[in-house]
Amino acid sequence: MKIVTIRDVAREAGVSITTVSRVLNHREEVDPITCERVDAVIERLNYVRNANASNLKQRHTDFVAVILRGRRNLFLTDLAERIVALGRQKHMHFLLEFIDEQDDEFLAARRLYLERNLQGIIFLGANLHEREGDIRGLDLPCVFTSVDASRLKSSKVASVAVDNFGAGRAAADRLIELGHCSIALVGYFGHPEDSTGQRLYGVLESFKNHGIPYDERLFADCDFTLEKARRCTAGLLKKNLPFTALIAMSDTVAMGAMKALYDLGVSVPGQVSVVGFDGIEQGRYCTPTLATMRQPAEEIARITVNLLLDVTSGVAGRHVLLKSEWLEGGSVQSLL
Amino acid sequence: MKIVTIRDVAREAGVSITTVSRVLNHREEVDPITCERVDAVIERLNYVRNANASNLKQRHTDFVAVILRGRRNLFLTDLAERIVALGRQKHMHFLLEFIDEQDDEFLAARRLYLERNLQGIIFLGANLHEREGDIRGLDLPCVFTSVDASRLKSSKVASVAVDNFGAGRAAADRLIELGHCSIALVGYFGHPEDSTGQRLYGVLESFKNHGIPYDERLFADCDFTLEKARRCTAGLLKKNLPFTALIAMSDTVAMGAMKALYDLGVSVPGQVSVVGFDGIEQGRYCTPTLATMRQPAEEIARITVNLLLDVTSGVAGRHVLLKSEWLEGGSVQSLL
DNA sequence: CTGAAAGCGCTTACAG
DNA sequence: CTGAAAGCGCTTACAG
Repeated sequence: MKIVTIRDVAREAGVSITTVSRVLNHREEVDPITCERVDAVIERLNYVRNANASNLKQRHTDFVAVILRGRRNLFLTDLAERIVALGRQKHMHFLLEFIDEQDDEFLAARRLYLERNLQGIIFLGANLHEREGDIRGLDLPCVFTSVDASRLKSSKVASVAVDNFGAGRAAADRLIELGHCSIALVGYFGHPEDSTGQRLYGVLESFKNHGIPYDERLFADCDFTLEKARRCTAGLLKKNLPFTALIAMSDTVAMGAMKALYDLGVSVPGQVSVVGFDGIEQGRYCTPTLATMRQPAEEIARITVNLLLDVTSGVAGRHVLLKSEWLEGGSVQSLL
Repeated sequence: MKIVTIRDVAREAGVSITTVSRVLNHREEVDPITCERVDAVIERLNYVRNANASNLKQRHTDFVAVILRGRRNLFLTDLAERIVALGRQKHMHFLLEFIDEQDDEFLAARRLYLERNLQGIIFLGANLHEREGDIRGLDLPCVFTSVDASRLKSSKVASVAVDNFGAGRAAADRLIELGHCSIALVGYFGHPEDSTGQRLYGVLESFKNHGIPYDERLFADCDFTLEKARRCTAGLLKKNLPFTALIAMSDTVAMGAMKALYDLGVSVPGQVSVVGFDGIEQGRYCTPTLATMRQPAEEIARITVNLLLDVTSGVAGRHVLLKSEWLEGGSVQSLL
């Protein structure tokens, strides 16, 4: 496969490589006629610009890193795919980086920045607790997706997330409204500024508002994987404490929990109602279908790309908070 | 964030940038003492090599593109994550590219190669039918994962896959052994050289061996998504043809099919037994658990990385065929 | 074992 | 509106 360079294009078009470069970058100074001629040659020679070379010059880079926390988080991977698809339409190139739950996203960010000279970074599912310094140190357009980063107050930082606190409260409100007052919780007990932490605190807020005491023994702490959720829930069930509903901090956790309930012969929703968070497609394929607080994935992806474009072009970062919505499912039953 | 370059390292270490470059690339000619000194400076200055610059020189590139067909294929995305994790240990960098079912992977491959000057390409779930020319045209180390590419006979092409034909036959054999003789098929009817096509032809081979006629009306053609599988299966059920078992061409398809069965009040496995392919984790969380032909994902990922390393270093590409294994599940019942 | 120099394919002041 | 030249941060013959 012969490699066509900008030099070949310039020669064929009878212009300098500077002019070709200008055409490639859609600079306005170029004479439309020259521009057309160059474009024709590019087309004819099947020229593709070498991104390594063009990214070498500091200013411009079309690489955007997407750092995704949690390999098996279906909601986040779905979001990542949507972002990549939308961003490509805007001529962004993505570097997808999966990191483990216990890994440090800012270390990964710093490394990627130095290695690739990034245009910006999209963090999916990042934990912000005590990381202000690290984020400021990056000094790069950053969009935090699925967690509210408004506390950060850096003009290069934007974020979009659902109101996780409100979502947690709404989920609990709903169950209580249906007559449940003994509710188990399964998931990671994060910091109040992290997304899952916010969900949990929202749930507790609802408990308080309704005068329902929070029983620590009904809390099962686990990672966001099917396997861990199943095991933790099984452990919880073996304590033989009575409860009529279970709130899982994500749909994946809910699916793991439902499996544990099923295995131990507890019927859903007959004996225990189950609610998740996220609204992943798989939840609609559970038996029974999983009730959940749905996040508007499509909208989140679209806003993420727009925010990155904004911040990159110098607009001060905004922090968008969306609403999640209750999605009915067969996994919940009214006690009234 | 100040950027440290190879020049800074050279100055600090009192050597030339050539020597630093040699240390970075683990060339053997370097005096161990010099090497140590340089390494110490690299460490101290927190130097990270700029990949754009090092990839600019033709010979060497650490970029490997992973082209994944089918955004929502959980088996392939799981495989991709494993490959990325394993490859990173071998100092590979990955460019993950998702393409849609109808997109052309070789067009994407060509573009990526020209843009990034790749070390090689890993194709996940590629279709090979009538693509020999395109593949030869790439002239780049290629590993086809999850499809057997032994027909291609290019020394730069390797592949690893399960014996899909054998897997299809084994799945059907098993159901027939359990007394099923009226079996519906759900999935895409691909070319005999594609992985899913091979599964299907394996199933038909088993039918033939057992003297069971293939009833076209029991075949539902669909994409590999939950939603399509659900709809197709629902359509099939509405034809009111009797069958006691259903073979889905992937676990995802099987899960969609189980949903359709559930929605229409057909009990699994009471009235219909269901079998999938792949062995994704989610299958273990279905109700009932999904019986399937499991592919050894861990092994496939490991071999993929090794094959790429081999082909890159000039070893002629091998074509590895692994066995899949029957994974018991509650979705299957014996009629005997 | 080490270094000076050319060059990878682009972009970007600068000059015209 | 256009081009010659410098330079991005590295690698790689080549010479010693």
